[in-house]
Amino acid sequence: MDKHYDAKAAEAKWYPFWENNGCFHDEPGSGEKYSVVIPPPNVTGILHMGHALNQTIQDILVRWRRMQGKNTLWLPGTDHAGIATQNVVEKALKKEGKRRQDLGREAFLDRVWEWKKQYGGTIVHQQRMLGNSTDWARERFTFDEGCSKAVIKVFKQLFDEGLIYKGNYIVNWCPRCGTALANDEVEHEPNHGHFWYVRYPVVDSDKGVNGQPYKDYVMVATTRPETLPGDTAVAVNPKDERYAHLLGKKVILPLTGRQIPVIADDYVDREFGTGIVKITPAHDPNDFLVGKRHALEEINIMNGDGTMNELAGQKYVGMDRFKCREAIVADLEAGGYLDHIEDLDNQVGHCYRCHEVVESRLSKQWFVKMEPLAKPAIEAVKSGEVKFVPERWSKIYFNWMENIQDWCISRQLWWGHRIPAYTLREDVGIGEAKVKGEEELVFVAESAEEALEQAKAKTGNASLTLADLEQDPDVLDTWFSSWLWPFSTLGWPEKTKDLEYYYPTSDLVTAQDIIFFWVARMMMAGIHFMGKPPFKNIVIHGIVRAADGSKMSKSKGNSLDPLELIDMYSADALRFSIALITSLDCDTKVNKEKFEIGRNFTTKIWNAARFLEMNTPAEGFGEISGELTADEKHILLATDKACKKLQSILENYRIQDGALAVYDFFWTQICDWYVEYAKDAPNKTRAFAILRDVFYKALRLLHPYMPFVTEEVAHQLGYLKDGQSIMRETYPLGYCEEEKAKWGLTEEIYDFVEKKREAITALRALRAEYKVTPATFVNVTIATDDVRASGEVDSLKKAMRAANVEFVSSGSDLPMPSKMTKFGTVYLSLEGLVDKAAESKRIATELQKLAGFIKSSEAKLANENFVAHAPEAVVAEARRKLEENKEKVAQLEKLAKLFA
RNA sequence: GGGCUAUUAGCUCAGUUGGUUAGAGCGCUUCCUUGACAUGGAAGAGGUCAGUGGUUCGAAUCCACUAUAGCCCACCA
Repeated sequence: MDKHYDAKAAEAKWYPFWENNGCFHDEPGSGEKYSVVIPPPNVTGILHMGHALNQTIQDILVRWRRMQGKNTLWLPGTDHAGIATQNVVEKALKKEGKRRQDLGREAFLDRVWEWKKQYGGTIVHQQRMLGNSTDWARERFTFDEGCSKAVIKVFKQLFDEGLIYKGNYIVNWCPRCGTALANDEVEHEPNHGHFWYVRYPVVDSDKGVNGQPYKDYVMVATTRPETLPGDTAVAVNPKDERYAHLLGKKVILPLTGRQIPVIADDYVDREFGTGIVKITPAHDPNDFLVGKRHALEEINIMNGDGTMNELAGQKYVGMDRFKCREAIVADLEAGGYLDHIEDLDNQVGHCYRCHEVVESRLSKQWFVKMEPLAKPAIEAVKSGEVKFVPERWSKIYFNWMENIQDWCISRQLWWGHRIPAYTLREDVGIGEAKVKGEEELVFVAESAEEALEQAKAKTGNASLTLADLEQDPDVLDTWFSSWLWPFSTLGWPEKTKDLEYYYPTSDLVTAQDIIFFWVARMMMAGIHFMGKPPFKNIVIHGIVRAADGSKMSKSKGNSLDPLELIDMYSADALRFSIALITSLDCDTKVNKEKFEIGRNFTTKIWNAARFLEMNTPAEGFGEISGELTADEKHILLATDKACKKLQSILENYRIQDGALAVYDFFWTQICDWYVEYAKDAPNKTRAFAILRDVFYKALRLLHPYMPFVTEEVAHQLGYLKDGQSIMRETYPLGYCEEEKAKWGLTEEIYDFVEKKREAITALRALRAEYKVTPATFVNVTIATDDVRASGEVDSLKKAMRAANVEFVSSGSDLPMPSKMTKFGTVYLSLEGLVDKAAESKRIATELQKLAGFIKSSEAKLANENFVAHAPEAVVAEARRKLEENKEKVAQLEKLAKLFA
């Protein structure tokens, strides 16, 4: 083996090997299955730390289950990401000086597909760098043919069930993207704004003054004066006596001269502002609802691009909304309507994609009725059929689901699944065929032909042709395809073998930030269309944050690039480190240095492997035979324990604990203790034969965390032949009862060796305390009655660097520095010089500390309740401890005299 | 305003149903390179577990309140 591990070479070698040899692939079988669908990253995306965490967790689970022998499928794919992708292509077009409108819909979509072909594979390649064992043969795209078919079918079914409707609604509108946004696509951010106090004259023709039909004003405060031309009322709280006299009167809308009513509505907060609100139904969601209640006119004064239209008044037409705000404020001031301006901190919504300030806008949109879908999805979690890991996320889920609102699914984009709804062209003239009470004839169908048949039937006009139909120009929200991901990717609506075998999937692993966007909606879709929730467990992990706890973002320059970390430290290092430092329960703060843990561990594994190789005879090892030493038994037991521990840890998704356990097992148990023992073992060949066995178990335990180095080492050490892969080896379960009996592996032996190590550590500490150089061989005496101790003289001498190790009975009391251990009291014979004063002082401190312990244990044991209620073992332990401490005190006091 | 979570060593975090003198990694201190590995080894210092009160024989752990921080949802015109 080379002196240094070449991670890059191993990664370049093994990933293609796995992929080309079908190591990631799975087909429906007859046994137990484990299936996971990846949260599809945006096709425009590049790999970030969030993906690295998310996918490392999944790959650990997937590789582990696969090694358990389950039929394991991890299905990869990407999301077409409507707005994001369209934006990217539009940006590219802009460089050519073109807009998408210049190309037209068809040509623009061709451009997007072209872009996807060229650049859409980026993240998919990057995922390979991580070592993801996804079944690439099954890679899917939310906008591929199969997924699109599923989307259309779902739309039609929901429409037929009355769960999809079209409505004139106030929606969040991004003027830059030119599309509606769902509520959760709007990010509210604090804003330092202003509160403009505006006087609206009260119409009071009887009492007019100076020839004007009014004599006083009402004071209205607004943060968005540009919407003023769209006002159709002012409202006060019905219980507000201050303004009771105004009810039923009208006020004059400044700058327009329009008269609008004063109405009463509970929505108005008496305490806020002036207690009088201008109502602009077309430009504010609350005002919209007020308008509905009072049958107010809805005046839309803004264009889709955020400029004002003619309804805003001639003067403002074509003006940008913020320019218009300034203009209107100036005009109000000039007209004497502006009373004063106050600073106001409020929240303003921004587009989650482009960060533009979002407008509320009245428009025709498609909606899904969510409540009927949510109910069974709530039940599935309440009943325990689907579990959140950690469990607490179910509370968040319930909170959202129980207050669910209808989902606006139409987007005014071109890139996405076009809404399968058709209307008759205006010039066709529905004429007498127009069905009573319907504003608009809409035909929802899986194809234009089907829609045509519907149109013919409904209108009775058999001569209609496809040319008479117009498809809704809007596309569907990207999540409308993502929510079908767990079954659309398995072939739905066809009844495929894959669907039957792999659905429902086993685990879904995702970050907390898309529980609503995605997880909850998948639950609803899975139950509604498949009759079963789409997964058994929802594993939620935190978000990767920068070292200071802030969110990573490119603009802040505080983000880490996983690819850079892979380049610097290796993929295994990235994976292991992130697994080790991430707890499922909270967000993870990372900095570059943390990834050294994984890099160092990789080096340690490599070097240990090299050492094993050096000590492997050319002819190999035979059977492990003869009476094993205590240390040999110990490592076998430690291995057994590690295997069992990993098993239960991974069953419970405790990825971090698993990393810690395997790290400790490998580093502490194997390298620090057992390898040190093996170097000087009485039967070196056997000691290394055991190491060889243990080492391979360790490699397999590690494999899900560090796939590359474990594969490389397994081959280097000859555990596997060419063409084989550790991926397909079994995950070790530990040693069977037969082996344990054969080798004499008992808990007593394990504990005995643990105690022996305690004695060794104690002696080393004594050496350090008394500044005994490593080159000095010391004389050690151990006071113990353990009959097994004498068998350990040689190993103790080596570990303690002792010229002699003697045993005396446990009652003995020697005038030498000592430490108490469970093995016995360890005495170090001091032949060299010792700083008596310093030693005396140290002893005094130690005595003080012990006195405290003794006091508290005596108090505890004197407590009748403790003795009566605590388990026997606990009481016995307390007694033992007390005795031990008392003994220590006696020792120290003796020693103190020695140094006095 | 509604909900959720956190607060343990200088830093980042473990601590599984309450039970020995609360742990790990990094950092720090001392010592150690012909040794598989200095990306290493040995030893060590460092914590009244945010605060107050309660339950209990016993609390980092359970309960209540307070403080601080963070997240999510809804929002003030």
